[in-house]
Amino acid sequence: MSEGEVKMKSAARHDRVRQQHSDELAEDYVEAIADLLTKSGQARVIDLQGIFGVSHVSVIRALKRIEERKLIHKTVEGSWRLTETGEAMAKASSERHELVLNFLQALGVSDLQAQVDAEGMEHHLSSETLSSMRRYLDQNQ
Amino acid sequence: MSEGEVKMKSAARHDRVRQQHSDELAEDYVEAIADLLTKSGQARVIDLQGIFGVSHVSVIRALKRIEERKLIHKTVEGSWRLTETGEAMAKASSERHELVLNFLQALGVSDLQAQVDAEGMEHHLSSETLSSMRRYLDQNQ
DNA sequence: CTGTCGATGTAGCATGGGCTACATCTAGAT
DNA sequence: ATCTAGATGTAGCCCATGCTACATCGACAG
Repeated sequence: MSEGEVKMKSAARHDRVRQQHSDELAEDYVEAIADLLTKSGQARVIDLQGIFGVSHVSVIRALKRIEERKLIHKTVEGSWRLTETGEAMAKASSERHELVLNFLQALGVSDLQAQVDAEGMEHHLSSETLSSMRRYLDQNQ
Repeated sequence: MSEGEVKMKSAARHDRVRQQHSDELAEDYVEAIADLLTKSGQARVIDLQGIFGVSHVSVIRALKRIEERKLIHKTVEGSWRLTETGEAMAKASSERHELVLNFLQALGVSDLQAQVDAEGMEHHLSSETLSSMRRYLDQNQ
């Protein structure tokens, strides 16, 4: 492998890392909205403000951007719902979150820290790594 | 645990996630600079441009911000060096990277994918989770 | 009916990180 | 001596994400 190829590969990897970052917020929001809808039947700006710990302005603008991506839409009553695409993303995110959380716990990480780390990691794992985690859990249960 | 406490904890978690993000770039740069210095004895803008796959302008501005944080400094010849703080960060980052990479490989992830995922994950792992990974490696070597 | 309060929305600003286009500077070739 | 190419730096733009301050709107108390 030439030096040039090493550099290209490296650049491509970092591109991917950056791309992942730009999706994290949307995933966090659809997950939170799905959660709120399950638990309380509504997902308002102020609920999300509480969850993410940012100003309501930041929530509103994030919601607008996510709405443009056809992941969510607003009801006439002012609550937010998921589109089918959004539902799919929320379901995938939540399954992935559960898997990572269970994996970390199985590895011996405390529940609280596993929760924190799962949230940090979950947007950065390939399907291959997720499969390996699943396999580990299967073999150790 | 009251609903209010749940919300506060959740907000605090997300704050932490955001804080981690703002440090990732600095860590990536000090790691890359340390790497370049070891391999070629110099770390110039153009070398970093090749590694990260961004324009030289983005590299220059990132370097300036990182310089303000006293992690790096520029030599008269135009190469970049690490300060002691920067060295420490690079060393810690690189050890953590190795650990995560080895862990993923031990888990059965392919070398290439393990490299990619290690880069994505490494900034989001607590010392507790890193310890668990180390323990797993010790028990399975 | 009106005042107040909670929720939402808008205006405008900062910072980080990306870019292109242009300017400079140095070293090597002619 | 000058021309060119590579490396670096500057000017100025874009977008995402954060914020405060102000405006609106609806519901409920008085």
